[in-house]
Amino acid sequence: MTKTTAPRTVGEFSARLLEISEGLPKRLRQCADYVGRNTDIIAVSTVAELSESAGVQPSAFMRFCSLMGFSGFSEMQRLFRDTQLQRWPDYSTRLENLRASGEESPSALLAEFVDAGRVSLENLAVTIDAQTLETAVAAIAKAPMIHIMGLSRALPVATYLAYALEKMDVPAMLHGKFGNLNHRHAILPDDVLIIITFAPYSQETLDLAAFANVKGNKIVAITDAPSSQLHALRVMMLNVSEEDVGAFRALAAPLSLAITLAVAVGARRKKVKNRK
Amino acid sequence: MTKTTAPRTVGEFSARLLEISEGLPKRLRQCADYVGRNTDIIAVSTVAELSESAGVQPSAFMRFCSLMGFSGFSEMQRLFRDTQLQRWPDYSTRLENLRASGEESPSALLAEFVDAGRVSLENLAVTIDAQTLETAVAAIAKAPMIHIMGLSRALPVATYLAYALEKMDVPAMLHGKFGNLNHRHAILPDDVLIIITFAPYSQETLDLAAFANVKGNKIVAITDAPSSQLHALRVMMLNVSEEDVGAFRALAAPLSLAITLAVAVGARRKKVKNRK
DNA sequence: TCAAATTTGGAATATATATTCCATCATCGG
DNA sequence: CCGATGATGGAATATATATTCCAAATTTGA
Repeated sequence: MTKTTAPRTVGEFSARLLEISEGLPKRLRQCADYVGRNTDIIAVSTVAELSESAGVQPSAFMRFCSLMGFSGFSEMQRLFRDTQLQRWPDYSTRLENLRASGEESPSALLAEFVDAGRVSLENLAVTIDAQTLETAVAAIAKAPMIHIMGLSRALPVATYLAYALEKMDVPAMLHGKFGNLNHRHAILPDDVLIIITFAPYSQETLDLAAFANVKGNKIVAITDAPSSQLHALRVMMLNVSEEDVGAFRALAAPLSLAITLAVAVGARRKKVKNRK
Repeated sequence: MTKTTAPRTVGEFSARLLEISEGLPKRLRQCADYVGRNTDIIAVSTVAELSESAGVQPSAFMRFCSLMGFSGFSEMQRLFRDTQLQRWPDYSTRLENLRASGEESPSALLAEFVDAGRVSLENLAVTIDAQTLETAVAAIAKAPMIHIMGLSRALPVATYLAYALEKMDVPAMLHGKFGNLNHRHAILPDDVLIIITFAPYSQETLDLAAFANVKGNKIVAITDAPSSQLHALRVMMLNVSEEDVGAFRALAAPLSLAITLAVAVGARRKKVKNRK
């Protein structure tokens, strides 16, 4: 019945799913769609549960499993169970141990930050809008010069952005408030400004954004919440919600977003340059 | 048979596990130990598998489930399956979608960085040595002044460390190479130096470490690999391996370690101060 | 529109898995 | 050392779950 060999990894699974997705009858397509969108729950669900969620009969779901190349649902489920076992060899265990080593110990703290960081990254992946990201990258890639500003908690993000862009030969300038100097007039007509600011927003950063806004420059903002002050300006907002541990945050999410921005811009510039 | 009500959350589960762990007979204790160390695999395993891994008979495992307050294994498993379903609403799914949107798209890149960050954090939790961390925190907490240095890719970590310590009223000084000035002579006898450096190591940072080493100051290093140059000095090494995406890294792990260090030091100082 | 082919639903069946039970073994107090 | 109490192993049983099958419904092609 099954000519093709069963997928051995989650990657192969996705590939095969895509491969058979063309021209599937109604119920089978429902299965494919649902499974494609919920690969992670297969490991812990029964045929009855999955088929109900997908809106089909158990038998239809079984047919889908065969189509995917498996001998049945159990074989398919085993794939996901096994990968889950491998993926989590003893991480959460270890985390528990770190946590258990006393409320006040550095290890327990580290466990909290690691966990908060992981949750933040997951949230980032789920909440980011691909379209906005694409628009921001396109705008930044076209700019002759990129201006960056971020203070206090946002400073690490700003410096990393500046560093990464520099590494990729993209003209970038980090603004700060060193010695009460400011370089706002270095912002020329087609330049783009990237601001990074988290609540409580630093006035200097907002001021620079307002200035650039008046001059007509495009602005990209990496923030933790839709701020009313920024909404007034025409900024492209990239939102990142970072989990906190007490009053502190580990910046994993905003930094990942920043490096993504930098690398995407760098890659796009290189491509344009090569074409000329 | 079961007097106590069954745990409704993983937290309650751990609590109850701890509660009954006292004075358990051999096989039951094996179950408790194994389950405590491997909570994550319960959701995707069978009684037979678990009992074999724990080195007991299935029936013994069933008795353990009753002891925990459940009607049986199935009820216990349901707890873990359900929490897994909640925890992963559609994160990995979403990640797949981001990835699928074209190899070169910013979304795909973001997915890579998010994933790399998550793996890095997990590695950090697994590899960090609690003892070394504790020693480092203790040393730093005692210092009258904390000196920090990290350049290029490590700069964001250094700035965040400086920011966090400042926020907690801990005296800290960020060293750099601005205007060819250096403040190495600001390092007084009992001060501690924290250096952050990743391969390829920046000479300036290593130089400062060597200088402090000669003067007899304690040194804590956050690095990505045991460097031979640092080993020559008497430094407390905190190792973080960061996954890379192409040539870039997202810094999630080193930043988490840094903020942990800062908060732990801050908390300890406050406690000492209050005691006086 | 009609017949052939395909898809679908639901019940019947097979299989895997959890759960119970009891005879045997170990431990503890006298 | 012996009896009583509790723990253990393994087989027997119950239950949940996967899987198959076929009649009914739907779609397809002429």
